[in-house]
Amino acid sequence: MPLPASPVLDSDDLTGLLHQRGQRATPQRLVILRELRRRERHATADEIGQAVREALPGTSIPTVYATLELLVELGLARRVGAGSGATLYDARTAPHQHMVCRRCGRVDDLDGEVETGALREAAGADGFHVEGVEVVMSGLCADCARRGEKERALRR
Amino acid sequence: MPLPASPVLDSDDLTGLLHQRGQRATPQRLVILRELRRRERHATADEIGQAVREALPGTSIPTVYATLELLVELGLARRVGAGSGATLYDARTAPHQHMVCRRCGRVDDLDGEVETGALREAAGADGFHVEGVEVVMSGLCADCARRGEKERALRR
DNA sequence: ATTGGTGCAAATCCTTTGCAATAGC
DNA sequence: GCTATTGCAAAGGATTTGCACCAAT
Repeated sequence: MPLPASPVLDSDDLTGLLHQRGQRATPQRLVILRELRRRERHATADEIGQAVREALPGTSIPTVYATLELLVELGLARRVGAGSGATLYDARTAPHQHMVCRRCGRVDDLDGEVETGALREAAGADGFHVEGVEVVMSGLCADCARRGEKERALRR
Repeated sequence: MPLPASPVLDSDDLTGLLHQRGQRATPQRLVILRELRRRERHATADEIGQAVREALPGTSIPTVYATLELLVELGLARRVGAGSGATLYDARTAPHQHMVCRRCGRVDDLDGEVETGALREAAGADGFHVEGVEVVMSGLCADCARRGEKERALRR
């Protein structure tokens, strides 16, 4: 189950959460969460790594990956399988979905909730423990659709 | 094993579709589609490549990737961003969703449709041309959930 | 005859692993 | 002090590119 709805959870809460599990609250972990939250947008591990290094030089990429994965497990972040390119991580709590352009790879947000109750139930009946549901729309973003039209026109 | 008759569109239709776009109906393309359809399940590019090579030795991996991507563009296949590991391709036409186990990476199907009309409309209003909607549930499969319980019990 | 497709090899990109050193608890 | 976590370097996988050759139209 995702975690209790708490719109914003500060770093101290992360510390507590980790301690409960017998894990350590390292500066890297705190800063990574902070950086992920600072952006009101999804980010790649690499982007987060660069940002974190400004506050905490030397922070390594393996650490960033491990921590992001840990945050997902703790319910503090979502993974977004954009399909093309790198995995995205997102700390936004408000329900929202993603649109991925298959031409330029851009990923945009779309606010709104999707009714997944029936789906979750069906999965549960199969013994699957649902932790999250990702809805990704693929297609062409406005820019690429426009460009596509042009190209088709030229070809004639 | 004899080839099951394709439920929807046979290879000749692919030929026509390609010609309409000024593209060529190569044996590789026809066999790749046939192999993807033969499996009533999602498959990786590599799996398809191996199967195709039995009928058409020498078929290369870049060709398999390019063709699968082409089939997606033609609407004859779906991409499933399983998140962990390789991208999956699926030629099943019936509406169904996917469950990905975050522990063992297994991907299972779940039949059923999800109401995405409102979402598509909202995306369209943003100028985005929706081609497909992918719903992926993540969590633990029955096996891994059971194993997880055990491990937690042992730790105490 | 054109020119779109293919195969090959190599490159690129993302992510994970192994292991010694470090630092929370 | 114990051991989880880190950084480093390197490995590992998946997917893409560049280019010369081939084949569908």
